[in-house]
Amino acid sequence: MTDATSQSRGDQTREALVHAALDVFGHAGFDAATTRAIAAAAGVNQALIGYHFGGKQGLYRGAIEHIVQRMQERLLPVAEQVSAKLAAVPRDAPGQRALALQLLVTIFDALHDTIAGGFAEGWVRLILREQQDPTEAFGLLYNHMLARLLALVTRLVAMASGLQEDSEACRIRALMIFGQVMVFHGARATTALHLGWQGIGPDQLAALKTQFRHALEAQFPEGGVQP
Amino acid sequence: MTDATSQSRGDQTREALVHAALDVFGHAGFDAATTRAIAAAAGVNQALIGYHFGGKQGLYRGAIEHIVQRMQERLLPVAEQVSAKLAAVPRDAPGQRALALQLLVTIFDALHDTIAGGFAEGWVRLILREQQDPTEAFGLLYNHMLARLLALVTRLVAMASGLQEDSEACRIRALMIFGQVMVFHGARATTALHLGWQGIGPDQLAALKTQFRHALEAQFPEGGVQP
DNA sequence: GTCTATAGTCGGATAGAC
DNA sequence: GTCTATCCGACTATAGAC
Repeated sequence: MTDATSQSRGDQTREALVHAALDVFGHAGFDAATTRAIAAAAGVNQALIGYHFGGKQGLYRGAIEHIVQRMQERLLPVAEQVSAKLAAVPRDAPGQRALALQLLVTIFDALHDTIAGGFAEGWVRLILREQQDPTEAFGLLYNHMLARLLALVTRLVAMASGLQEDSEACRIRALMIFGQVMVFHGARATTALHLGWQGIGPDQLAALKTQFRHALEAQFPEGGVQP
Repeated sequence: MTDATSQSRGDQTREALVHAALDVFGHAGFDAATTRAIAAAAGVNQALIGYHFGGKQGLYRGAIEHIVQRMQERLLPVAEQVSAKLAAVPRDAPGQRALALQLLVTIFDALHDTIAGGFAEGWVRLILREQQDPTEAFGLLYNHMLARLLALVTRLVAMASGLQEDSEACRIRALMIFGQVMVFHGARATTALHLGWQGIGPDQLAALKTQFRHALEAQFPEGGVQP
């Protein structure tokens, strides 16, 4: 009963609440979500939110922390693997551009999989909401995930394009690449209607990855880009 | 008092409510927004929302209709101008690709200006929310604005890339281009932090347009793209 | 058309028994 | 740790005077 895999009753309650919270907060937003609905979805008593998380706000923070943890588990290993390959290649070596493009594809394929891969789609909704009106929880998201990914992508864009890594142009191009991936999750309804998709399953994901790779490779031609 | 430019007291009230609603709904979302806050922002009595719009839901619909109207005023003339130029050029004429790229830049510059140009930024927030959880108001938005723009952009992408206009690949590429523009407005907080911007003013807009043009031109190389 | 006042509802938090 | 019961505040909608 006290080994690492088993959970006390309280742990089970906390976990059920966090999962339900991701779903309900993601669909309804912070204010529209009700603690009653979350408790019902989790199958626990409403008063337990106060006991375990201090209140609605605390539960929200718990949900964001859960997202950050799960994203880190999936994306940080990829990011570190990419960083390692980068470190192994000397500056100005031939084939820099091809390597950078390949590593960018690696990162964004992982991002695609993380977002679309079977997890509560509430994640994307929550993150999008934080983008519009950041709460204190956004700091967690940005510092632990987004800033790291963006720094890595910006560095790869610099390698692929010949732009200065710390230039505004290079940073803008890095964000544009994120936009090419995230648009399908952020503009969910428009994507569904324009492509006639019901959702993003394995086939759809494969099509997005293919087109992304083509667009990416074309975007940074051999000779470097204009500043 | 009854000529076209002057407004009755009731018209003034409706207009003030719609403007305030765009702001408040955009910032807080439908549920979190309160009719009290909207009425206060509009400087009118809360009970007048019921009188003029039937209730909170009716006011929301009025706000969406206002967005559609204003976007149409700004974007439809550009879209028609682009369509006219397209109609004037014979199929398979030389220089198709260059023309398509130029027209794409025209459209997206107009989109950038419309979004960033001095209007209530509540627009983008409202549209993003509708993307995640479409209400009946999304039909208005999609049919009157998004579908038209997407159809035009998809056609131009086909011209620039050599892809079949009705192919899935072509439609995906069209959405990706939207993503390259919209990411700066949708991922507002991340944009601000990664670029060190406080907001998107004229200088920032110019930088975005420049980088977008470069990325767009590179994305569709002379020889056509892979399917 | 506009106002005040309020009815009716619902949500977050919490006290207190178990 | 969990449950029931409840308090209190805030919200939308509306009745009715002007």
